Amino acid sequence: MTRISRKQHEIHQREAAILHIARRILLDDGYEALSMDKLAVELGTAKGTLYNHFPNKEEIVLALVCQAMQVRLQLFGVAAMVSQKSRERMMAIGLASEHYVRKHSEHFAIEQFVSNSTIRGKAKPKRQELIRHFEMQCMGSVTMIVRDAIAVGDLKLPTKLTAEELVFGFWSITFGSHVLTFDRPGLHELGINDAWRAVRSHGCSMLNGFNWQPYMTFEESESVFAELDARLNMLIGSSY
Amino acid sequence: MTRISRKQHEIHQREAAILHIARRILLDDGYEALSMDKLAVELGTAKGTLYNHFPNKEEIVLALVCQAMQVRLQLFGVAAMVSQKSRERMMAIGLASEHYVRKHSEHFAIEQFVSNSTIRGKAKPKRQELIRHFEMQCMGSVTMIVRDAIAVGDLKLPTKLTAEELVFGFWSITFGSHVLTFDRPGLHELGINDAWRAVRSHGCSMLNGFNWQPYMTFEESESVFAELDARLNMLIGSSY
DNA sequence: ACAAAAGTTGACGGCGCGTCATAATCCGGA
DNA sequence: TCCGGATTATGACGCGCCGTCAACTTTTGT
Repeated sequence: MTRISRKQHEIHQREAAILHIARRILLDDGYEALSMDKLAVELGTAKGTLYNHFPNKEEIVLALVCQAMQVRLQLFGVAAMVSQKSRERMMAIGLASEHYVRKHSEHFAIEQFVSNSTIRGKAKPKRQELIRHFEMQCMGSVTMIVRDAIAVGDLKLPTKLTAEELVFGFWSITFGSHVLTFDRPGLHELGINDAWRAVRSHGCSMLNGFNWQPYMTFEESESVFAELDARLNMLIGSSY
Repeated sequence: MTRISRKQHEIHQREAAILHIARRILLDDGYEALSMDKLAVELGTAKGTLYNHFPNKEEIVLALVCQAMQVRLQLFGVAAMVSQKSRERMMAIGLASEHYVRKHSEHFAIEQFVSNSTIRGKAKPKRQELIRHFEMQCMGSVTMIVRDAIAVGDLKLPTKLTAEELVFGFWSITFGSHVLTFDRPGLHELGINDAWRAVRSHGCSMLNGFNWQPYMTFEESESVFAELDARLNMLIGSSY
C-alpha cells in the first residue's frame, strides 16, 4: 500500500520535474536548445523514460502551455471580480493581461513558442481540446463582462456585432500589442517609448469608441487603472 | 560576353527558382517539410549548390519574408494615396492590411512562420537590417498619415502619446486580429462570425475613440470602406 | 590552347527524435 | 522469505536532417 503510493508519487513527481527542467531550458536557451537527450541527462534518467511520461517533445511543451493558460485564466477570473462597474471590469482584464505578460513572462514566453507553429498539430487530441477549453474559458470570462454591461445599459452593441466579436477586438489589441512588445526588439527605436501605457490608452480609446459608459479620457482613466491595479495585486496576492 | 551573361543569368534564375520551390513547399506542407535535401532534389541540383546561394535554410525563408514585406509595403504605399482625407487614408491602411492577408495569404503565411521564432536569429546581419528597414518603412508610411492628420487638425494626440505610439495601436489591432483570424482554427465556433468585418468595426471605433475627424458610425463607414476598397483595387490592378 | 578561377557534387560528421529488445525493479501471493 | 508475472527503465539503433569539404567540372582570361 505505502509502496504503491510511493511509486506513483515518484512518477508524478518526475512528471513535474520534467516540466520544470523543460521550462528552464526553453526560457534560458530557447526552443532549439530543448532536446530530449539533454532533458534526460538533466533529469538523470534515460531518454526512454521520458517517453513513458510524454509521447513526444511537443506534448511536453504543450503541457507547459497548459500550465501557462491556467495562470492567465486565474488572473482573468480575479480581474472580472475586481469591481462592480462593467467598464472597470473590462479595464481590469486589460490590466490582468499586462500583468500576465510582465510578471509571468516565463509563461507568456512559452505560449509564444507555439503560437504560430507546427507544434500544436503534433499533440494528442486530448491536449488540443484542453487548450481549446482554456481558450474558450478565457474568452468566456470576458464575454460575460460584455453581456453584463449590455444588460446594465452601459454598452450597446455596434450594428450586427456579437458580444464575442466585440471581445475579439479587445483580444486582438491586447494580444497583438503584447506580442509585438514582447518579441520585437527595439520598439523603443521606432518611437514607441512606453508601449504598456500606449496599450492602456488604446484600450481606453476603444471603449470610448464603443460608447461604453461611463466615458473616460485617458487621463481620467489612469487613476482608475492605478486603483484597479492595486486591488488586483491585493487579490492576486491573497489568492496564493 | 554572351557567356558571362548567360552564366550569371542562369545563377540569378536559379536563385528565383530556389525561392519559388521553397515557397511552394512551405505553403503546401508547412515549415517542417522544408528540407534542404528535398529542395535540392526538386531543383535538380546537388545540395551543396544551394549553399552557394544561401548560407543556411533560415536565410532562404527570410528571403521569402523580405519578398512578402515588399508586397505589403507596396500595398501600404498605394493605400496612403487613395484619398485626401486623413481618416480615409487611415481606413485604407486597414483595408490594405486586410487585402494583404486575404489576397496575398501566401505571403502573410510565410511572415507568420518566422514571427515568434528562432529563425530570425540565424540570419545574416544584412538580412536582419533589411527586414528592420521594411518594418520601419511600413510603419513610417502610416505615421506620416497620422502627422498629416494632426497638421490638418483632424486629430489631436492623446496626452503624452507620440504619433508612433498611436500607430502602434493600429498596428496591434490589425496584426493581432489578423494573426488570430489566420491561424486560430474555428474562430467561428467561438461566436465570431465575420472576423474581417469585426476588425474594420473595431478600427472605426478606435478612430472615434481618438476623436479622429470626421466622426463616423460603423454603418456610415461601411460605404466609405466599400468606396475605398474599390479605388484600392483599381490602383493595385493598375500598378501591376 | 591552357591555367587559374569559379562553380558543382555527394559522401560524410554530427545531432536530434522516437523505438524496441533487453534488463531491472516492483508486487501480490505462497 | 521467496517466486513469477507485470510494470518500468535503459540506451543502442534507425532514420532524417543540416552544413561542410575535398575532389571534380566548367568557365574565364590570356
